[in-house]
This record gives sequence, C-alpha cells and structure tokens, in this order.
Amino acid sequence: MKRTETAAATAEAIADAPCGTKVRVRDRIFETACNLFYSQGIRSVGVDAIANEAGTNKMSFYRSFSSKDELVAEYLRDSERQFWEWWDYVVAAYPNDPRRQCEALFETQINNPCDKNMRGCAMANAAVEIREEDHPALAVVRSHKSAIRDRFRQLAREMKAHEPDVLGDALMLLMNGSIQSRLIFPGDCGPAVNVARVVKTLIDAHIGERCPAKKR
Amino acid sequence: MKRTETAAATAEAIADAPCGTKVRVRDRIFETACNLFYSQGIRSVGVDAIANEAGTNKMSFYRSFSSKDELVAEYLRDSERQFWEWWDYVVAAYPNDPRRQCEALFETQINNPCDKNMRGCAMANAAVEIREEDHPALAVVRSHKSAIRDRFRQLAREMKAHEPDVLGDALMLLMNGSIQSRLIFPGDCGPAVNVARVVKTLIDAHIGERCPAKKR
DNA sequence: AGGGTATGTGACCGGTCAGTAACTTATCAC
DNA sequence: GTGATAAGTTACTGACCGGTCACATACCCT
Repeated sequence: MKRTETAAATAEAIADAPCGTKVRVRDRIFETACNLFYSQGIRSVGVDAIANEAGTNKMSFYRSFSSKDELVAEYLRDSERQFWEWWDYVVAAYPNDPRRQCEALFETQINNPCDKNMRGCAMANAAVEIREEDHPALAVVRSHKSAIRDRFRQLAREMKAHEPDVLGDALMLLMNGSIQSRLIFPGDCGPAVNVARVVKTLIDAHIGERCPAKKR
Repeated sequence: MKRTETAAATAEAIADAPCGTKVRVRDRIFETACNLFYSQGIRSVGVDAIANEAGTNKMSFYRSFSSKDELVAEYLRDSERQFWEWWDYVVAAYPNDPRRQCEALFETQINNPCDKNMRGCAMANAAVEIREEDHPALAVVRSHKSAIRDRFRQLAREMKAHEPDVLGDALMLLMNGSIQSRLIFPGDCGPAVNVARVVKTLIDAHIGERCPAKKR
C-alpha cells in the first residue's frame, strides 16, 4: 500500500535522470540496493524487496546481476569509491598541509552526517554480517581498510610525526570508533562529538619538540 | 558428519561439569549458543544448529527459552557481565591509580585475546545484525555502551584530566576501534597493535601541566 | 514401585528467501 | 513496419528457519 506508493515515487524520481533520458533498470536497482543495504543491512534486505522498491521485479534483477552476493560486492566497491571521493575532496582544500588535511577529515566527518540515518560504516557492517569466508565482498572490505590504514600512516609521515605508524594507526582507530559509535548512539554523535579536538591533541603530541619529558 | 562428531564431543565436554554433576540442558544450550553467536553471528545461527551443537534438540530449546530473540538478549547480558568482570579484575590490580588502571585495560585488551577467533565486539556486532528497533537485545547494547562511556569518563575524572569528558570519550573510541579492527584484520591486531602507547600519550596530554602552548 | 519431572523424537506449519522458467509487452533502431 | 533488445508478469522450486504438537523415554526422589 503505502509502501508501493513511495516505491513508485522513488522509482519515478530516479527514472527521470538529470539529462532527461531514462535511467536503465540496472542503475535504478543498484542505487535502491545501496540505500537499502546501508539503512537496513545486507542480510535483512531480500532481492524481492530491492526490485520492488526500485519499481521493477526480481526477474529484471537477475538479468542485471548474476547473484545477490555479486551485488553486495559491487555495493561495497561503490561505497569505497565514494569514500575516497570524499577523502580527496576534503584533503584538496588544504594542499601541502597534512595536518590541516587530517583535522579536516575528522571535522567534516563529525559535522556532516550527524543525521538520523547514520548507520555506521558500510564496510565494517558488511564484515559483521558476512560470515562466509569466500564471499566476494569480504575481499573488498579487507583491502579497503588496509588502504585507509596506509593513507593515515602516510599522512602521519607527511606531518613528520615522531612515530608515524603509531600516529597513523591511532587516527584510524579514532575514525573507525567514531563512525561505529554513531550506530549505537543514534541521533547525537555519542563519544564521537569531540573527536576532532582529540585528534589535534594527539597530533600535537606527535610532532614538534617533545614536551618536557614525563618520566614513567 | 564431521559436524555431529564435534557436536557430540562438545556436548560431552560440557555435560561433565567440574563437580561431576550433569549440567542442565538449559546451560549447555546457552553456552553453545553464546559461542556460536559470537563466532558465526546471530542471524546465521539457527535454533536447530544451536540445539544440535549442544547435543539436544529444538524442543528442549524451546522448553528453556521462550524465543530466539530472548536468548539473544540473554547472550548479550552475559557478555556484558563478562565484560565488567574482566574490567574489574584488571582495574583491581592498581587500586587508587586510575592512570595505571586505564593503561592496563588497554594492555590486556591487546595482549590477551589476539587469537584467531577474535570477532570484534559482541555488542557492536549485535547492533549491526539486529535491525528491529524493538528487539530486546538492542536495549542491552545501548545501555552497555552508555555505561562504558560513563566509566571511561569517570576514570578520566579520577585522573584529574583537564577535560575528563573529552579524554573519556577518546578512550572509548580507541577501545571500540581496537576491538572492531580485530574483526577486519584477522590474525594480527591491525592498527590496534600500538593502542596502549597511544593511550599513554593521550593521557599525558590531558593531565599535569600543559605543554608550552602551541599556538593554533 | 510409582509418580513427577526433565529430556528426546519426528513430524509438521507458515513464512521467507535466492534463483529459474516461460511467456508477454514495451521500446527503439533501421 | 519489422525485428531486435530491454523490461514486466506470474508462477514455481528447493532450501531454510522459527516455532509448535503429540508422544515416547529416561531419570530422580520418596
């Protein structure tokens, strides 16, 4: 009832693409699937539900995607692409200033999507939901997280941190922890509210002259 | 086949309780369920599988538990109990030394369970897997995470941190991030390897005299 | 011995879900 | 217009899963 109405509306909206040409079913399905996977989870969203919400049917789904598993993998690949797009955009605002770049990453990450439909990290959630070790999506998750780790360490190196790997890893932990905490503390950001200040403090402690050595 | 053999073996092992008396079916089921839920996930473990692995059957399951959902909630409550047990044990080693307590929490957390069957935080994983807003387990997760946040802030206050809430939240993010990273970087600890050192640095920056003010 | 309680067994119900088959209907290019 | 290609429709299979029923059996306490 109401479901189909909104579904039709959504499909309509997506169908009328920017240039006026009709969007191929495949793309409608894919976009719908990404939204549903993120907001409802991978396992709890069935193929039928996706096709329905995209204003089409299961048969068309299987004409575009070989299996649900493959679609899930593609969903994560897209999520990865978006992530780096966001990252590069934020970083580009402060060329040759790795410290500001890093801080900006945390500031925008906190300010921007502090809305209700924040459901944590698509990658991490997938890693939780998928248990089959050979699922094509798992490889995407692992390589993505490794890449993030590398980028943070690289950033720390550019900041001339005393221990770039330690700082880089710490930044990654803070970011993952922040995103995750949004899943459990819905609405507000939970313990992630002040992460940007913590990052500054942490960077301070890792660059420049050391503080008057505290013995311990 | 192989499954049933190990199942029987496990059931046998659990059945022979320490004192020699037979363990009630309920307890066998519960322990089995906890292990399976943690290692395989909640949604992918069916009641049949649990009963089987516990060396019994579905009917006995439903004689002990009103529903799977209730069992899941109980599983999380038990996980919570174990968590605080661990916390209190670690903390008790350094009475009246909140800083050492805090550091110890991170040290043991890293050293102890760096084994293969680390699958992240049972609570966080449940929050990902469970989408029904009224699921009894969700309340357990939320209250537990809030409690942890409070404890970390309390610890920061006892450390006489300049901004106890900021430090407390940061510690929580680091811990959540560390545990989560173990799910994605199996085997080694991933970016969590050096978290204990980061914690020390962070505490240093939040207590005692401030460093010669860096202007920014 | 006997009765109550705990447990085991197998069949079953209703529902969901991934994936397939066969057929029909639009759409578009030429 | 015609033919190819994309998309919609309906119905189906086989597997799984949560939960229930009726009945049989083991165990323990008195």
